Amino acid sequence: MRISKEAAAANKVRVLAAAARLLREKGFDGLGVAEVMKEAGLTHGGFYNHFDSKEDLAVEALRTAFDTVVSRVAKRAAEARSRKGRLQTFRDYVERYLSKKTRDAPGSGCPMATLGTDAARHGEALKAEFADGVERYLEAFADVVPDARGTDDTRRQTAILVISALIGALTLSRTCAGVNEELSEEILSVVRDRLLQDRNADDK
Amino acid sequence: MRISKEAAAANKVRVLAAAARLLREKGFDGLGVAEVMKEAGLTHGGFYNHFDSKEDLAVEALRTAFDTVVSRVAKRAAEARSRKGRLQTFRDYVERYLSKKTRDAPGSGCPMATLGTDAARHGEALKAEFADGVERYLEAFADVVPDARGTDDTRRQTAILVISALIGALTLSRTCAGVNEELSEEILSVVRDRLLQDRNADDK
DNA sequence: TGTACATCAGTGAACGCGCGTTCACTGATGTAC
DNA sequence: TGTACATCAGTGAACGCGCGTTCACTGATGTAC
Repeated sequence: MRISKEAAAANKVRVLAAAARLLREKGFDGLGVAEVMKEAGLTHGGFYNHFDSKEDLAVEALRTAFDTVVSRVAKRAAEARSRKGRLQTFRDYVERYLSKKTRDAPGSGCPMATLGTDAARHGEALKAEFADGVERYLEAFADVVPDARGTDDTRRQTAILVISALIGALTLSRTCAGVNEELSEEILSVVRDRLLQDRNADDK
Repeated sequence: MRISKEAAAANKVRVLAAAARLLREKGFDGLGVAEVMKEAGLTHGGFYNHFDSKEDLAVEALRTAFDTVVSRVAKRAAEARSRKGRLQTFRDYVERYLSKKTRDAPGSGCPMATLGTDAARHGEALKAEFADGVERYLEAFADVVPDARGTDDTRRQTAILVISALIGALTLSRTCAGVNEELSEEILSVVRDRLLQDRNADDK
């Protein structure tokens, strides 16, 4: 039974949403074509009507994941400029990024923290999409970083440093979660406090 | 043909060395039992004489990898106390960790930067081994961190922050390597400079 | 110190499962007249 | 505005490859006497 163009496009959107989540939760190798299709309410046979291969799916899903997250950061940046001010926006962002809630929901979180090591090992296409996402993320995040007196250059540098620390801390915290809960939470709270404390000092 | 106990033990050591490298290069799912055995000069059939399962191999290989790296850090800590002094040791360490050479040799580098997201997704046994490795690494690294006036507590905190930034930066740099070389090197050099600059300030 | 036998590390073939991919088929959609 | 036909998204079964695991077998090692 043929489906209308609109319905087919909507199906693809659902498939990509499911893939973006499952990719982050399970990694590239843990991602299953059949599982993704099932999550989207379809059978696996039709997969190749939408994608050339599993790798193609992963590339598009990665882009989808970055889209979501980068637009989230951009919204924060808008807050920073208007209502809240940079420092408060930054505090909120870091606290949210390094919360237990975020730690326990990798499927909807930062793809750099869930797929970084994966992407480094896979094909050029995936790496290129990832690098593009990193650049987009950096550009958006530089507008959130509280470095008011700095140039654009130093803001970008600060963004790079902070993002590195955020990703590293979240990754470590996740690996320890469940087996060494104390260490897992220590990592979150220490990096959170240090990042905010240092930035405070910078701004005063 | 039966083999002497010593020869068998030596074989296991070779298998683990190969596995520790391949695990870091290819991840848990990319690691192949047959490949590991072949690298160690054996056929795959004998694998189960040494290990209960592939997961068992991964756990032991992860421990091996952490052993190597933690003892490398401990050697640095000894340097810090005697010859070189903390700050210089720390500088050397960070510069080495965030070098292109390290970036391009994941097989012999820090398992936290190569397997963090992998470990978060796999079984309890692997996560437990990983958490144990993180704790050991932290304890060793706290003795390298240049925080002379601090208490043991603040040294540990600094160690956590710095390690998070190192892991995050190396991971991002690796994913961009090859497809966006400029960004890849920018991440390395920015985090390197910022970490060293901040520590300088702390110590002066 | 010898000898006989059990043990077990290593070999290579085979098994079996999961999963990405392919394929024949269906029937509603979209299009040409 | 209808009608006839081609298109193609979706279905479900099947294929085929890779890889973890198992197994029968070998023959040197280690042990019991």
